[in-house]
Amino acid sequence: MLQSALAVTAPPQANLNFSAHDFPKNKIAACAPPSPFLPLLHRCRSTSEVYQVHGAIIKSGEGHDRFLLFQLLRRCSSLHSIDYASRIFESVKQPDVYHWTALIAGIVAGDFPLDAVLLYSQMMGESIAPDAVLISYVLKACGSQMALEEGKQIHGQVLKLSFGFERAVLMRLIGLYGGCGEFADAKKVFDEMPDRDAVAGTVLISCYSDRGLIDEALGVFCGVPERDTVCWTSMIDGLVRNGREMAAVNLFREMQRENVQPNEITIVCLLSACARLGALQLGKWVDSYLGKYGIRRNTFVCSTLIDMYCKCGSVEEAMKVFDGMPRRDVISYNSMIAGLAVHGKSLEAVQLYRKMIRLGFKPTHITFVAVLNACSHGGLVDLGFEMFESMEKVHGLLPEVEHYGCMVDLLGRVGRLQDAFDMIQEMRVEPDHVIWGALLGACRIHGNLALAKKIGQILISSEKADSGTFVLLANSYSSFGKWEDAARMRAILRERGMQKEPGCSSIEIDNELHEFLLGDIKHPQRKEIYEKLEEMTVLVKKEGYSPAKSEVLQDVQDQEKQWALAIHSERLAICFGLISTKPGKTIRVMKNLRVCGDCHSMIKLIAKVTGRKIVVRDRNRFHHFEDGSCSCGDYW
DNA sequence: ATAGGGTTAG
Repeated sequence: MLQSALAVTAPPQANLNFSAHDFPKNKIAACAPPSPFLPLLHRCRSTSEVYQVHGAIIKSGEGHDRFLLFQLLRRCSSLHSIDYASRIFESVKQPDVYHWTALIAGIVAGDFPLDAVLLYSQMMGESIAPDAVLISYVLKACGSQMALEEGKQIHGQVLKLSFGFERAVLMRLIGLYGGCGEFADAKKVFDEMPDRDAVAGTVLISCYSDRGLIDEALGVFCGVPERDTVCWTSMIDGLVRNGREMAAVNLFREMQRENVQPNEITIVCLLSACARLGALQLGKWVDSYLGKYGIRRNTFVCSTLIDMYCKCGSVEEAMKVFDGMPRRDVISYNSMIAGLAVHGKSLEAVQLYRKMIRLGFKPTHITFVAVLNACSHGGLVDLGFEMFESMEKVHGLLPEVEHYGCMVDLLGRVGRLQDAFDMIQEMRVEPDHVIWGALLGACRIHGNLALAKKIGQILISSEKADSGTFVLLANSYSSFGKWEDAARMRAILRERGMQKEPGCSSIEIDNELHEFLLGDIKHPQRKEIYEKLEEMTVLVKKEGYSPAKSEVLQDVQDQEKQWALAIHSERLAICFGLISTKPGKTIRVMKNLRVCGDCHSMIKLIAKVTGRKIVVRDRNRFHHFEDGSCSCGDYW
């Protein structure tokens, strides 16, 4: 029984001006002219149009023409109208392998791809020989559903039927094995192919990248002799998705040197690398490069540009791109709303959301993550609840853990800790580290150690306690000055061979990204950087800054190390920015963790005494420092 | 006679 077999319903009528009378019935026997229905069928853009052409075909008396039925099947399948395709298939007397293939192609692209395997064996049962094209479709279904066992069986038949040299089949086998993580088999198929095919290589590269095996992906990439745009793009994408953004940018430069034209997708991947790096200059260069290389500014590219500009700290540039778009989709709105939210422009984010709804766009889950995020950064509790409740009631979207997370964050920040705690207890999804982390952060802001400890107990006694749990608790305990508890958590982490992510900040100077670790002394200009830091420390102390040692010292023994560790990476990056750019120029720094309170108050004063704007992206949001204050209003 | 490849932002 096919899962997809549903009752066939008549499609809605479209107004197409033709009837059976428009087409001559009498054929010239000697050489049959091509059917006039073919171009019509080709032009069909919806099932209802196919339905009308089908009707016309029947009226013209050609309703049993096997070739026309095949073409009808193909059209239905490509329009994802599986029910209608099934019905046409039923009307074919003794369908041949082409009819089966056309039907199965539709099934593979539908909601229940593995039905293709059932149909395939049904066909075999009727003693119809499969060909390589059909088998490649069935293998595609197995690959997309990770149906390794079924795939292996079909692989066996491939060998028996001598299709082991068919390119389409081999391609699908690589996708199947690679997608299932069976890389020995995937590589074997790839290596046995007659040439080092760029497409097969691309399949394998993306399978390796999906599983974080980036070096293996690079190995395959290097072994492909004639790499096309897609192959380069998949490698660049793999690097970006595996945290190797700089390598991705360098690979793009190499691609240019080899004169391989990038396409829109290449650019999307490259912009995504810029966004993650926070490399604004690089991102601007990519933007300016588009027109010259014939890259169309489609909604995909523009949405990525918006995302890139927002994540690189320039919400103004993002807005320019957004305003300049001839057409927008929900994703363009999502990117822009999320960008406004993360820059603390809560009301603007909500206004844009309302505009989007007014214009008739259907919001997605991502839209609500962005909007609720805006509410929580802005402390807009009532509005947040209104939005949260409208998700399900008005838009039919069930809240997910991220949405509850935003609500917990919102409630926690304004001090409604018990309400936030109750929300976690009552929600219908499993709490994750992010959501407990949000509440622990709120406990710190509002000085509620008791609740923090209670959460710690819940987390440790839960079966899913992992490295993330202990990192979270270590941070939480140190924020309360509970050094012994924090040390205990870090000891557990060490025992298990896990480490906290080290703090790291970066700044882009003259198109080059400079990275600084906590207390870093590796930079060639370290002397000037530390002198600048010394100078700043003196200046900000005059403005009333006093270092809050408790945030940084912790349990480090060695005196010198203690001194080095006291210097958070963002301070080094900012000081490097101060000595490397002209006075008055905005300084933009990216940090992988959240900025601490001590650095936050120091940076406010650095902005004041130097007269600079300083933009810091931390793990959660942006801080725009200017003249002694921060856009977050010290609420983050 | 007939069909068939890979990569995509939040």
